[in-house]
Amino acid sequence: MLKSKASQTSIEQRNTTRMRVLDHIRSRDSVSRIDIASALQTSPATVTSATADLISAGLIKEVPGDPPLKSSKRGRPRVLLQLDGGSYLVAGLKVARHAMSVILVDFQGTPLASYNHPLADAQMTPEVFVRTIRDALQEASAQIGKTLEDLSGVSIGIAGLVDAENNFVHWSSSLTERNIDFGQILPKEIPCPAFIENDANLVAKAEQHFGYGKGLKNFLVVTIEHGVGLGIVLDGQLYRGERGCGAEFGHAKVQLDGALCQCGQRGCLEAYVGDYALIREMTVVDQNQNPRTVADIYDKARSGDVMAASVLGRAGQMFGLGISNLINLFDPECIILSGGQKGLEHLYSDEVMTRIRSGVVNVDTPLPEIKVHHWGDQMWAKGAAAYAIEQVSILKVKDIPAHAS
Amino acid sequence: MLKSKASQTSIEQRNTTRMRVLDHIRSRDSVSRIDIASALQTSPATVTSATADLISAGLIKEVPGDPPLKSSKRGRPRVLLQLDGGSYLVAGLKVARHAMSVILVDFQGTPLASYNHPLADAQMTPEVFVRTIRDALQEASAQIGKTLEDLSGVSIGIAGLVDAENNFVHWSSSLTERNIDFGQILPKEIPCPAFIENDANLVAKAEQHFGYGKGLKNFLVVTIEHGVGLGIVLDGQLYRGERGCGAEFGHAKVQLDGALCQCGQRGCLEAYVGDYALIREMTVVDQNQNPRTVADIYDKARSGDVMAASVLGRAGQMFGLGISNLINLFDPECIILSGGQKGLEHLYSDEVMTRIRSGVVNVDTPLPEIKVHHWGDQMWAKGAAAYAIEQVSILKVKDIPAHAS
DNA sequence: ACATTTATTTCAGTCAGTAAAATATTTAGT
DNA sequence: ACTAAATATTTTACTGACTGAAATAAATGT
Repeated sequence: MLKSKASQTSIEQRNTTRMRVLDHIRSRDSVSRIDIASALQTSPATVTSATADLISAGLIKEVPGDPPLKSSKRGRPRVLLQLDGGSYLVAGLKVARHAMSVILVDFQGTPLASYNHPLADAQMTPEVFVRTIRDALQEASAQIGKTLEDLSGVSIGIAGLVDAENNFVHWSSSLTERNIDFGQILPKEIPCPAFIENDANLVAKAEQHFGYGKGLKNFLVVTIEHGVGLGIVLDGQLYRGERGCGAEFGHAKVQLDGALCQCGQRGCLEAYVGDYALIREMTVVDQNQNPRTVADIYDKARSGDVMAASVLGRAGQMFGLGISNLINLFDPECIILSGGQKGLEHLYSDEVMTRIRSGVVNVDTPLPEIKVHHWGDQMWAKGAAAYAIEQVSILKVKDIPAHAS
Repeated sequence: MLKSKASQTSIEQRNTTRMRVLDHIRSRDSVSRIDIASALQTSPATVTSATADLISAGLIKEVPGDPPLKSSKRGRPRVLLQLDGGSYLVAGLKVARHAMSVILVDFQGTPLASYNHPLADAQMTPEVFVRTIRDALQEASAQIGKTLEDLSGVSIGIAGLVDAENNFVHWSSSLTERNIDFGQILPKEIPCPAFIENDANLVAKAEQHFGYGKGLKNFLVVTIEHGVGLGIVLDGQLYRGERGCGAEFGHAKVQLDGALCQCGQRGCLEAYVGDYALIREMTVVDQNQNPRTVADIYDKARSGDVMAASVLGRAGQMFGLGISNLINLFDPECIILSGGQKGLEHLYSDEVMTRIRSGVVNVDTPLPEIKVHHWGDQMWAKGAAAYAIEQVSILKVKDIPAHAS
């Protein structure tokens, strides 16, 4: 059995089915071979073969217990398959203004450790940036007695314009320089495969793997934090646009020559919905009022301040208009409004939903579902972890040899 | 060699390469085997095999003459391949308010006949609709001495909400009834495969196969006629949304509680850009003025009417705003403004382009190309023909037997 | 004529996927 | 308990798409 002869079928082709099987198991948590076969429109024999390979590679395993749901009375019971959580350790890391947050998860996405690394400067040189990432990862790994070498993959979420396929960052607010090829500099400090991606896209990945997007093919994820972000998943794939600078929903124009936005343009949705926009409005009305946070404005509105209520109300109306435009354009299965914290009730109110409904061109069919998801602080890092798991899966499946006869 | 045993590989799987080769040849007009191999990342041997099958099926042929461009000095010259135009006759048909327009084309898309069939009523029952289609197709076929039986496929473009994959029309302004399953009733009158699709999507197909979208992977096609339509092509595929009712660009809201639209909602782009909207504006200003067409408004504007110029100007501004939002969301390679007639200069003016540019969130990279395409009357029918060719291709490739050893 | 270059085809082999048959594991009925 | 029926999975034998390497084809340069 000389191995010298090169394989006769391309790796890509050889592994599409195994990859599809793995993805399907991931999206269903646990599923039997028969169900995989019918879902992927393939024969049971193929599934037996693919799952055998995935099991021997340590990526999946049979669920030990009895099948919880009997689909029918008689017959051999189906054996459930699920990801083998223990197989690989991966990390997700989100770079924010004042901190990097890291989460370590197993191959199923179960959190094992998390760590918050404060940042002295919001902007760093690429070299400092990469070293800081390494330090943060080391710190997190140490919590569970692991080292960087134990990581099978890391994903880094960053605000800005990222060409994820090439690990290239055109521009980011966290970096002092433009056009950085992280494919070159990450390996110098980090001894495992590392992937960099736009943070809004990673939230979409979080929803797809761990959240409300699980099992869906076409959905949109809107994030509201300082700005308004959008992640687009079409046909199960993240849509990144031609040059990787699409999904700029926060800067969609909702008013001709409208309010001034931080980006320098006018009429952007963000200039009506972003926290800085609300605070600005309030101070324009009355210089003596100076709310520091959106929560302050809430308090005022709740205690009967008409102006505060009006400011929040308009934000909601504009937000609803933007969402209905997304529905009109994409006709998704679901729109997920994804947030780290609570405190954006004015965007999820009944009035906003009414506005959305009244802005969607509706022909018989019901509106797509609109779901609000409060993740808590780790949303961004979890998204990065989801992406890391996905990328590690691809690498590991590629390493599986041809099926043993 | 008994044929009784069922094939061991699924048809879909068996034909992906052949289909990809065929699509590639179509998108390049003519191309050599070597170039196909490198473009599709496959081996020359595979291309030889696939092209041999396509040639024996009559779908493609070798270009007889010498290769026009010598890529290098020496060596065996590459043989160009192209679609075999003579192989199949297909028809595209567009249903408009007052007429059906038919175009017959060969397999390469070369027009062979065209025919305009006036309609007594804008709305028909499904039965009358199908019979009228048959009559129109017969009339067109007769022009070149053919009959319905000579057609290999027909595609029908219609305004409304169409589930093209299932030949199902949820709603159309041309039909008196909703929820019609044309998969059931078309075969009763039309003896060849027939496909029904939304008309804006078909214009996108026209651009993809015969126009500026040729060879592109991600582009948008905006049509301006009575209303504003949008066709979305992502990764070379028409994006239809989850329920087939996406791409409602004409009803994207560009103004909170803005002008009333024909759809009953307020602030739709169409309510600022559509011809009826412009005419309405003019009469509001001065009841004595009553322009019948947009051309009338042009004439006034050109002869110094400030009001007319203002009406057109605002339409342009709103249109530019909408386009820049599309760019922000989709980041396409190209946006094609596709129109049947001339006479929309106010939407293609320098001011509008400036508005677009000022509304796009731009980071270093250049704007996507914005191309204006005046097709003339047959735009819609040509789009239908493009789709018909595509569908016939799929059917014919499916019929190719396994590769002869 | 002959070497060189490039395109295409032929050849022999690999391997993913298949249908059908075999096997495994359960319940229902007696 | 035993058998039949039902359902899930695996095994078997095979098909056929795809491959690299070698052979062949068709041109140009010397």
